[in-house]
Amino acid sequence: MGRLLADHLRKRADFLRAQKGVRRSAAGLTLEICATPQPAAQDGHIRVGFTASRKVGGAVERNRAKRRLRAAAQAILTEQGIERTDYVLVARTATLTRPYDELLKDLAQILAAAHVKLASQTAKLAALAQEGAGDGDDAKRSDVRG
RNA sequence: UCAGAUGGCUGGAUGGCCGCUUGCGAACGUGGCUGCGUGGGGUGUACUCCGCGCAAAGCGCGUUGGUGAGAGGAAAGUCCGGGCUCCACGGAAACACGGUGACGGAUAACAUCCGCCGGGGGUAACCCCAGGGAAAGCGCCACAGAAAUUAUACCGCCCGUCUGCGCUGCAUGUUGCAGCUAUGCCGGGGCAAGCCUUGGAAAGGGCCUGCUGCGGCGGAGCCCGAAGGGGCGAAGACGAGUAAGGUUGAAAAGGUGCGGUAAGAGCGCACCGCGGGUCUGGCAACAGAAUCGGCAUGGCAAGCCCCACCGGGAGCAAGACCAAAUAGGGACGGCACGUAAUCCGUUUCCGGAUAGCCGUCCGGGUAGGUCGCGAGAGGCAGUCGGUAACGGCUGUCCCAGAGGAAUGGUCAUCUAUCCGCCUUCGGGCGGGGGACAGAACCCGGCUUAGAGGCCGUCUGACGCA
RNA sequence: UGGGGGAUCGUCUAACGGUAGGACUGCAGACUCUGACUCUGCCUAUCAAGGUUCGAAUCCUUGUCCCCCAG
Repeated sequence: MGRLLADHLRKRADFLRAQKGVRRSAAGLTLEICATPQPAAQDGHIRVGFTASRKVGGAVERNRAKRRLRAAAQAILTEQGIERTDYVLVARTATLTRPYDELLKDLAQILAAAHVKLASQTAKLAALAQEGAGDGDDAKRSDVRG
């Protein structure tokens, strides 16, 4: 499996879409993923975004947190990511102080969990689409939130 | 040596692995622009539109590897001043609003900086000050206090005139009577101080003075005078003088002393303070000197205000260019209609406009993209002018340009330094480990945050020579 | 990033530069057999630091935090 090419997320709408997708968090960071929407999807590409709110600290702390997340994403996501997927890494207060190898472990662990959830969700959606308009209301109610 | 004052510089180092942005030149790819050739259309040259092919010279894009560069003194807060851009505007002035405020200079400009003056603090080095005007006007000065701004109403002091001489009760026409009390006299008591008595001390006794209160007499101004009357004292009323004093207050009308006066007063004098003009020094703010005035002007302008000076407004999300989808606009042509509907021209005739569909073209403009955007009030070195801020000249260098936002992630070693233990006081071992903080158009300042480290200069105290 | 506004008891709000007041809440007491209502009393605050002033919540400067607008 070759390395994937990572593009950066730049639009606020992309971040909001990922926020509504699958979310998993660990001590060092929070991960939000969703499928890349159609016009932007490209084979062999994933898209990655980084977020650090003002809870993390001032500008120095936030930039440093994003740099650590960016280094971790370069190490993990290009190897273990799934193409045509958006990833958003959210910094937490512990992102600054967590040892680097622990941070890598956190990311790999929640990445796997999020992938499982995302796969089941897309499978359900596909099944629903095949079932047709029979009782779509029920399915929507149980599933859309994830 | 200790304690301080002040100015400048710096803001961890090295290496391994993996990354980001960008400049330069190279290779490869692409074929967008350009170039060359060619076909067709508008319209024959020119010009222009659509298409095809070639090339690799230039511009551009992508990949690879090479090489160079890549956060700060505050990049921060956004408190001032400018550049730059757009908008408005004939010039200038005035008004309004906002800002600044000793003086001289520096500067593109400033609320900044330098020098100097004045005031305050400190033994000193040195530090701090929004530091114009309160005799242009308005306003405010709570409480307290006689009085808070025209100073004079009040208390008090002093002079004059007049009334008039304790209180209570009863009667009453003036007035009288009774009682009580103060001052006064006599007697004795208590307390305190002094003297004598004693060789000395204590106790006791005596004398005198003062205070206190008891009993009695006397009894309303007191003194002089035989009397009329005069003088003194105290009270009240009225009139005049006075601003010395009046418990307050943050602040009280020049201060202190002597003289002077009925009492007082800058009423007079000396010193200090204040003010006016003059002279001297200084560009000036201002300082000094003698002189005159006897003193007038309480504070607050970071209250309104007055004076002088400055300011057109908005801000790189400014602004410029390219420009999809969708919706809508305009022009032209065609179809439908041109019978009908609505509106306008008063009405008929007649003329014009609007409403439908299709095609072509045009412009505005959103998403998005590109530019603005890094050679500058630039850095460094030298030299000259200037007390300095700063300026002139010469040489040299090119020194960040991102856009969910690069300038790093991680590991190791060292090091300033901190903590603990040991110590032969030389040091050794173990652990922690860099303060504040991240460019967002640029520049000059200010303010705020902040561990340390280095280099000067100066002051005071102590010690030694 | 730029522009504008604000901060007063636990909460909502007043206060010409002169004792920070009111309402609700809380606590205690009274009333009641008990609770509610009512009455009485108490507690509690000027965002922070400087400056002007005799005196600052108010005026000025600096900082902190919050809100709104442009996008």
